[in-house]
Amino acid sequence: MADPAAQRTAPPASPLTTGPLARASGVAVSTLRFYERQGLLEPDGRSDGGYRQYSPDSVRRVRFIRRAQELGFTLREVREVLALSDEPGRIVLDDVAEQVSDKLAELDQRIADLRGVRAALALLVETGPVHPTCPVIDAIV
Amino acid sequence: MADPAAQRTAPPASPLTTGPLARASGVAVSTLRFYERQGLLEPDGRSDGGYRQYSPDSVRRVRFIRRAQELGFTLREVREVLALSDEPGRIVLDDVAEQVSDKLAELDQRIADLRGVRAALALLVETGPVHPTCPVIDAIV
DNA sequence: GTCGACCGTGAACCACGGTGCAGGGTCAAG
DNA sequence: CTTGACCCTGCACCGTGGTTCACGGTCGAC
Ligand SMILES: [Zn+2]
Ligand SMILES: [Zn+2]
Ligand SMILES: [Zn+2]
Ligand SMILES: [Zn+2]
Repeated sequence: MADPAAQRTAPPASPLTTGPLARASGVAVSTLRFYERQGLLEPDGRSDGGYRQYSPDSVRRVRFIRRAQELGFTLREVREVLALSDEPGRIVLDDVAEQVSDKLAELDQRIADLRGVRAALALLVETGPVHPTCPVIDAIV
Repeated sequence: MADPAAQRTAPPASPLTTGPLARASGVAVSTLRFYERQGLLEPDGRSDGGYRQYSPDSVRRVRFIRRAQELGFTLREVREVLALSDEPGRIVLDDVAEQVSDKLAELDQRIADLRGVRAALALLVETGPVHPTCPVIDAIV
């Protein structure tokens, strides 16, 4: 508004280079390049000098990758899901839904297992030294 | 009872060699030797020819290792827990209890996270093609 | 005693998820 | 124009959890 000539178009939301993206998303620069090699993250472009340029959205994308990993997805799975969600126009949401349904069943199983162990271990801690033969194995197997 | 001279002592419950143990516990022979290198599983002895001899209990032990792995424990953790449960006499059950308590907190966190994702993904599947920008990322991040 | 199935060793190799490094170019402030 | 921070590439390396291989010894049945 003060200088119409200076800022004609909307601010391009300054593209990030590797360092800033790494700091903003909490991973190492080497990890960003690794993710790129793995087909998980592609820069929007390159500067004249060859510097990678990422959109601010990439921060979300990287955080998504990390979060999904924490939750037990492999990078291969993350890549597949991201590839689907990257599809332009004709969204293969049925595919996503199917994948997601599969994952739901897995998650249910995993949660049930963990709850079982949790219960067994909690009981072990409560009741104290019950050790006829092998307390831990009995609790988990 | 038919021939008291032939079977004097109680049947020694035939020690297993690698092949039978592997088949009984559902892992590869190479995995058994790998577990031995990692200090998770030691044969009770060796035959004159150098064959490993395992007690039938080893089947339980190997299955325990696999189960614990499935549940997200690393082999290092499994080794520590097994080492504690292997302690003869003076059982350091306090240590076990402490380890187990730590693991309980982790499990709770993990279960909560997974339940969160489960809920988000289930909603996504129910409501169908809601794709303003990126359905999957929103569901998980 | 000979045969095939089984077992031993050490060492190399694999996938996964990264990290580190050398050697060199880029960019912005001064 | 120089300086220093930053970035590029390729390649080697790491820990974890195993698998595969070459070469050789053992075991039980015949
Ligand atoms: Zn690329
Ligand atoms: Zn027991
Ligand atoms: Zn050993
Ligand atoms: Zn979105």
